Amino acid sequence: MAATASQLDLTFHALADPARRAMVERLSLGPASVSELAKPLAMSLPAVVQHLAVLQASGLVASEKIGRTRTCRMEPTAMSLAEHWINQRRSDWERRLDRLGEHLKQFPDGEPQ
Amino acid sequence: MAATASQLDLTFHALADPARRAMVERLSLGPASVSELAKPLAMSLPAVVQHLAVLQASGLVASEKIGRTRTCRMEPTAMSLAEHWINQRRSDWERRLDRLGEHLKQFPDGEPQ
DNA sequence: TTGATACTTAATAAATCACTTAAGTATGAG
DNA sequence: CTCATACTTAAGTGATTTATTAAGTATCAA
Repeated sequence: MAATASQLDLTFHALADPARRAMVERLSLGPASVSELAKPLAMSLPAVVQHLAVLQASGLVASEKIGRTRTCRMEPTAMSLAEHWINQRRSDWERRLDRLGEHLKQFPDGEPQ
Repeated sequence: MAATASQLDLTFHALADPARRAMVERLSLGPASVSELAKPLAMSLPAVVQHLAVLQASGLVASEKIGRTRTCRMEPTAMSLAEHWINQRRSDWERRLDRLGEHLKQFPDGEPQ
């Protein structure tokens, strides 16, 4: 439906799959080849490559091929964007609770009206 | 494929859609009815209800029906879980950069070997 | 040159997703 | 009782996703 999915769409979608999260967890510890990423996963190599494509499309991961080995690494900016969106929601949520608390302090015997 | 999707699967999947994020943004400011959530969205009410079901399945949102109105509210725990997962990745990432920095300080004229 | 390694591409197939329309039910107001 | 409101349920459709197998290419090692 969407002509172009937003960065947040792509990032949250990428993180919604356990295999892709496992890949991100591994890459957060340092770069790895495609086969290294594939080894702990119970799926074919082409499936892993497709997951990698999703991660790269989201900007979470970048890769570079040297010789016959493709080395993948985290690209932390995309994750920061998702983190920031969540933080904003938490900020809204907490600001509301603060206002609610202030309001209730004015009426210690229950809600007015 | 998965018999049961994990909490993180459900949460990140829920956040991967712009309509659902819009609903979460609205609910982070305070509770709202289904129609209030639907009003800014360019889709039918049943579509909104389906999105709401995804949000509830993930635990991000809860709702309660009083009279003919269903009131929805944020349930911040699920989002904290996602936030925590991201923070752990960032922590791994930064720990690795620190180690890398310490290592390089020992060899100011470039990588050994 | 021969063979193994490390991907890469393509062509499916099954399942899920994000909608839709066309109904329905329950509640509240007059 | 009647009507509008506020959902709710069901059924169906087209697009996307996630996997598969069967091929291919490029590099490196001997």
